[in-house]
Amino acid sequence: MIENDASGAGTDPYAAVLRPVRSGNTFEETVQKVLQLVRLGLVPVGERLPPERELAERLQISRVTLREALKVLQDAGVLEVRRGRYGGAFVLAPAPAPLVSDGGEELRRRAVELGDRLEDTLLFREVLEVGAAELCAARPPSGAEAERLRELLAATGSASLAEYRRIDTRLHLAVAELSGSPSVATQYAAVRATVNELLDCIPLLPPNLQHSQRQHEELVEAILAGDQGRARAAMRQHLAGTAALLRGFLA
Amino acid sequence: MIENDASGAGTDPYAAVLRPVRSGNTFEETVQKVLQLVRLGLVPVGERLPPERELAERLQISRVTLREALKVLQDAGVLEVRRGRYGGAFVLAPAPAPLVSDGGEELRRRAVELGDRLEDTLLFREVLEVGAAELCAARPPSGAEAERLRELLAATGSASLAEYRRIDTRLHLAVAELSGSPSVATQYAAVRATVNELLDCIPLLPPNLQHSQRQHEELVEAILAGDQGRARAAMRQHLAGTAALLRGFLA
DNA sequence: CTTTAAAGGTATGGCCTTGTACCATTGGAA
DNA sequence: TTCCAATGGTACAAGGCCATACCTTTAAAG
Repeated sequence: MIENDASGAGTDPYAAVLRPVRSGNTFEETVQKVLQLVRLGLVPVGERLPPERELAERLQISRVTLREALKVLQDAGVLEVRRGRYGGAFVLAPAPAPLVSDGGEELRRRAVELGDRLEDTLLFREVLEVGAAELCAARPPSGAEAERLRELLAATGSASLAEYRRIDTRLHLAVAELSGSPSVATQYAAVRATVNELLDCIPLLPPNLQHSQRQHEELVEAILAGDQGRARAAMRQHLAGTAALLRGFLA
Repeated sequence: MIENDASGAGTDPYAAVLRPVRSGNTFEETVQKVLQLVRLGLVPVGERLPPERELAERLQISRVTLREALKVLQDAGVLEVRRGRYGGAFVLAPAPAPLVSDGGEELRRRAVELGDRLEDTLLFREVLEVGAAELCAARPPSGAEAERLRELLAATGSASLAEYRRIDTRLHLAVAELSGSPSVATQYAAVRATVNELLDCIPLLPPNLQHSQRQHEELVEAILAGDQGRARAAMRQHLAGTAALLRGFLA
């Protein structure tokens, strides 16, 4: 009979379950959700979010609460809200890109804010993405889905530096969605939003970008060919690059 | 430039992000959390949950709300609450085990309740566990952690039919925790609680159990040896068995 | 220029959740 | 026997969140 712990390395046996039921009040969680739409580039700069009524409905919250969240994002300079028909909440350009070399100052600040969750985030991301790539290759997409992957791949190849991160995110998110598990996609979206927040502090260099693009090609090719092992390997290698980049700036 | 969709297979580009912020009110989520403790066997039959004040604190909810959840579980015959010192909420024995062959009637009922989420659950579980096994092998546990794995392995080997599922769950949860990512562990706990609910409808046969035990040995051995590939393969094969069992009863 | 539809803005009443304080019960310790 | 500390049980007031209804603004369409 296994004792209910309290013995073994003093590990808390309930640690995985007994965490806060909610990570803040509804309002805070809503702010994060909307920020996800922006950070993932699902709503590009200059475009507008879905109407309040629709957003509230899909997030299953009241319009009042949603509006409080939008108000905060408006004050923070993330959104600009216009009234009247054809109005809405428009995504503003992010704060001036960090000067090409602030030595990773901003990055370090945000990483400290994340604290222990940084390593958790990187590991969780790896589990989700490598798993998604493999699942995706297990039932290779065809027809419209395959076409979508190819389109996104082409788009990352021809994207400007400014929009590269956005297109890259959409390619990865597409793979997560094609895994067939909505949970994988949702969790990935959340974790990727966090990663993007960190990546936005790092200058994007053309060499890295080209390297990244070759890995994308290998990944998509492996997935469409239904080669699980290659898909998994390609994704892991791709992620190792990003993780090394982040850890490098933080070291 | 990639269009904001509305074109490609009509896929909703926001699907991964725009899901309900909360999966019900605080009270309902709390019921699920407490049920997790029970279904995962973290609090065995006959034992008691942590005191209300502690539970409320760790779940970050008010004692009032927690008590409402406990009340429901008490009425449902899951818990028995006793007052006074040394009192508390004790876990009662589950409803009489499903008759050895109800032909999977109960299982089918619960599966229908899950609906589309069944496939999602199985896929998500695979991603989490295979990933956890691999991460675990990447930084093989040593000392107390390695000892804990060996203890749990031995325990599954000598467990009675009645307690097998509980010990098995703890072994898998230990691997998820040793992955180094709290998020992986938490998500796995939630998904495994759902899986256990389904598995509890299926009779546990000694042959399956022995087969399972051999896979556990292979898994732990691979992890402790730091062999990522073997750990991944062992876990995937192990899970395939469970998934096949479930799908078989549902077919 | 007027109309109109689609969007944001505002107000009210009710339920859910919380924080805090205190009461009641129980079994062991003194 | 008496006391005590741990645990569940209850009450109340404040704040959060929600559903609903209605008002205001805006720019395209006619």
